[in-house]
Amino acid sequence: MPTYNPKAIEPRWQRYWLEHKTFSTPDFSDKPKRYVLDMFPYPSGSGLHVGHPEGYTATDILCRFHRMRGQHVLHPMGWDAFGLPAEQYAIQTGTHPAETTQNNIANFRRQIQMLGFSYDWDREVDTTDPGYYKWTQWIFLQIFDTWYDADQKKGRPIAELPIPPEVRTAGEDAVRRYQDSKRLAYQAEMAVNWCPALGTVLANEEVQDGKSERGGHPVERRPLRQWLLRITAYAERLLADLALVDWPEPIKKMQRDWIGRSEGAEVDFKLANPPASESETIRVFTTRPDTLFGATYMVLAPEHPLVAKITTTAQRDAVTKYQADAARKSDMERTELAKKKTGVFTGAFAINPVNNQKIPIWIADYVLSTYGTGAIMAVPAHDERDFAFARQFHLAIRTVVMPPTKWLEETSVFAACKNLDKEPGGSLEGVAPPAAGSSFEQPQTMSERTIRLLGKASRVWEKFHHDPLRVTEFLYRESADQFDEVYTDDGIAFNSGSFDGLPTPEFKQKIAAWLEERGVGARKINYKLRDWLFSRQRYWGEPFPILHELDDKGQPTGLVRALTADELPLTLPDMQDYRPSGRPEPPLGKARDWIHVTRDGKRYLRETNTMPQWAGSCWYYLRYLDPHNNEMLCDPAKAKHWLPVDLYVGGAEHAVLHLLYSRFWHKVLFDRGHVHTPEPFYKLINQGMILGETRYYPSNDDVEDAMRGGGSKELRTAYTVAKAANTELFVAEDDVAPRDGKYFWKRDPSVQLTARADKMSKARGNVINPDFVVNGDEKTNGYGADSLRLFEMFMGPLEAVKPWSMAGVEGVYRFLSRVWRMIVDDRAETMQLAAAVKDAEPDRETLRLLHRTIQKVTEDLEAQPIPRFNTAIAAMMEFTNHLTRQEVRPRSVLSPFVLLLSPFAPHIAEELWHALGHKDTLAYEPWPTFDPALTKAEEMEVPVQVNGKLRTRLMVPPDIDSASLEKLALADEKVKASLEGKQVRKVIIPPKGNKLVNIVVG
RNA sequence: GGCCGCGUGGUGGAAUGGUAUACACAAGGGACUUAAAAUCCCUCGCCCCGUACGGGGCUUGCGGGUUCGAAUCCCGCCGCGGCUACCA
Repeated sequence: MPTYNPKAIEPRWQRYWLEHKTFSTPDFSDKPKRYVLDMFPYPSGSGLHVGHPEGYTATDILCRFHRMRGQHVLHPMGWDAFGLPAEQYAIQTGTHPAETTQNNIANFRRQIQMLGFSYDWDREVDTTDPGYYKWTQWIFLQIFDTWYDADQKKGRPIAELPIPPEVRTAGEDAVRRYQDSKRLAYQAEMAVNWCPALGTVLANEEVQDGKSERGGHPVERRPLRQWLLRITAYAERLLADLALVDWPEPIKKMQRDWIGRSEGAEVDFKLANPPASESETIRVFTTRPDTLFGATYMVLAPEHPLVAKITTTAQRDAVTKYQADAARKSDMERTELAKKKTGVFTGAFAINPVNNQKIPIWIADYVLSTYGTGAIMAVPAHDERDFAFARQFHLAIRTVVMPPTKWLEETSVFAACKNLDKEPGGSLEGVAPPAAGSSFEQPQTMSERTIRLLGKASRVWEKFHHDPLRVTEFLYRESADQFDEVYTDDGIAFNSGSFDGLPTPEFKQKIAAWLEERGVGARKINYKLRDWLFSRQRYWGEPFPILHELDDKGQPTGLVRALTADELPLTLPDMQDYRPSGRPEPPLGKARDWIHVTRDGKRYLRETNTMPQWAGSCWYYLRYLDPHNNEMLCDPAKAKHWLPVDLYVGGAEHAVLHLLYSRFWHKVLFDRGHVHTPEPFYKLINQGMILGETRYYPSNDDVEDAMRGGGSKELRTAYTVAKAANTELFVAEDDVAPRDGKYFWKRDPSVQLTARADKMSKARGNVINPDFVVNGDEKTNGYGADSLRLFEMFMGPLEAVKPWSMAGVEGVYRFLSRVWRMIVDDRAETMQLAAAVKDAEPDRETLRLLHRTIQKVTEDLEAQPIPRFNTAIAAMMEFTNHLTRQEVRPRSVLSPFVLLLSPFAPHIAEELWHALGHKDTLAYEPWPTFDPALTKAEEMEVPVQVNGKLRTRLMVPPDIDSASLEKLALADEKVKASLEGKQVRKVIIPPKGNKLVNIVVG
């Protein structure tokens, strides 16, 4: 009767844990603390998918392990529930997002609890709960109340901002405007993605290739008033403090690249003919001030404010048209699709400060208005982009950096020069197409320019003693514009006046000083990172706790007023019509009663933008520490106890945005004294993606053949069937015949197949639902939560991308069944132990295996940087394989084994723990320990190699000394045979543990 | 284009300088059974010699190198995946 039946066991223990609050965590304890955090999910309508429990299982195993090792473990879960998908789903179904969100949360909670995770459910948070977003708004107000003191490198209260005297004398409004301009949360006009067809503003991630992701409608860029957060003020600290955290190096690198720090200089170029009363200089940013002598033109971004002022009458029409075109293009069109550089001459000229040369000023959209100063000096000889532009518009190219020999030798010019001596006379004839069978070696492609250069080369050929390198060097100095390659790295300066001969790094130092002395430039650091666009023109998000002041006529004055803490939370108005307005203005504008406010006799309009989805997830790890506190976001004593997060596990898709935004908020809270650690997440692990089951696909050519009615008849039939069922055509594994390392279709062996595992997606029909794995459906039985958990961990290393396999789940299910039968009599009517379970002393081998298993599982769970769950499970399988073969299975080895299994498969472990006669839950039982002496076998196997090739294996006592081992090895018959007639030169026995013998013979 | 990662049996993977293929899946054979499922036992990288017992050789994408010894370290190439993309 009691066969292994997860359906009976699992819900019972889940109920037990909830009712007994087994995993409820006290706020404080004397035990060492450990805060283990999962990236909380967005509760979508489609429910959990098997990717979610991968990370959750890993953290759950570690939490259960650490609890048993006597640690004070915090392991909470919650919901990131504001955001676009809920709103769109609501619009489609006509159900209010608040309602669908709650339904989705209930479903997610049910599914997560069904998997037996040891979360402290008393600490559950929901970002859409006013009790939660009250504090999201409160943190926004802190950010709003903060300015960044660049000297102290710290965010400080706005009240401490020094006000310049001339501002103070201009009155209170001027002071307020000055303060507003310095806050970490500020307003600005920014281009947004406006989609007229959908009547809504789209986030950048909803725009693909200049079209809306949903529907493929065109998207325009329109300026709109936006809230921004001054994350750029923290760029340096966000970069530097990566040194404080233990994260995977690739994630750190992605953050570094995203921040994109570059050191360089700003340089001022005077206008050659400045229009009266206008600024006389154009400021550029460059990382290569050492190439100033090679600057042959300048480029302004089309949006640069000076463009209109400097453009000459003759060029005005062309420039205006170009600006209009550029404005219409999306970022994507400007970059990726633009294979050819575009631009227009303004008619104006600037003066290069280092040599007073007059150079033309162009506008081009390859220069971004949002980076640096929005203007560049172009050095076409040493920059790929400038080079392409100069070629396009026939602008001067002037070399000023001599590349190393190695580079010169790889140029096509050098390749051509080398041949000058091979043809008599070293003439241009050498570059004509070679005659058939000619031994003349010619580069495959030789541009007309190179051919022209060869004329010049042949004239100096004698002068440089037929040395192709010196000739190439000469040509590079004199006629760089004729080269096809661009050298952009460091080298030795030339054509640079008194700086000639300097290596690039030294030149950079000297020229910076030179520019500073003359007041025409200065060292400067720039970042790719832009300020964070923090507002969305949507309904389903946190409202901003901000009021816009109106004047007597009801017009906005441009001044804002923050709500006070006691006015929070500012709840979303309960609107029936939350659809986008059809104009760029946010839907909250339609809540007429809500937006009008009077305070102290003044009239105000509420801010109608809402916060982006990132806001709630930026600080949830703090709220878990004190989830019901209505007085503060988190009691500092609790924050002090728990922070920082000791382990944070989630997908790599959050490598940049979520993690960077959280770190930024945390640093502001740190500066303002609300948290005591500079970083929120001490250690981070990314779990790898889980793909759909491996499938076998016929080649596209074969399928196309079949579609046209040709090719394989079988394939044609299969194609018709797949098309009718509206699925992709693939072949099940049963139908695949492997041959010569390739796969063929059993039903038609002429059809070759390729194996492929794809991302799970509805469209491919390969999504695996945890409900199905655990509970099955009408046709199948389901394997239970323990099997799902175990398989997710057994598939491979946590961080690896790996394909799902239902057969693999079946495999671990069989393992758990075997564990069950190892302990429980599955043929008895009532729950009783198997007959082989006895209070006997274990034999030596069984005891050894138990201790080896304890050692292996413990060490695998402790492994750095990432625990090895898969090999820990394999060790437990080996233990089980051994013990199920034994006639006598001592209780004294079964109990510790059940404890080892419990973090991985907690339900079956609890049940077996009870069967073995223990009371209550095993969740806080001490973790088993191993005796190193007992892990060793009586004899060990030592491989013997001759010249690195395995010849035999010896059985020896584990404590044998090297000399005896060597003697034994040399005495072995097989070894003697392979040493026949050869001289033993050396015998190698590695010092650590006598693991092998290698006899070197000559 | 740039940067990063990966490449081991039919499949997922193990071994991170010391016995390559642990553990599992799939496949095949056998036992039990009226039968099936379940369970248990056996075989299972490739090639060669041998009737058999057994023996020998090769093998970690390809080519080279370092080392007594390389899946592991180094160089070059090929393939796959991810991120990123005019940031001056």
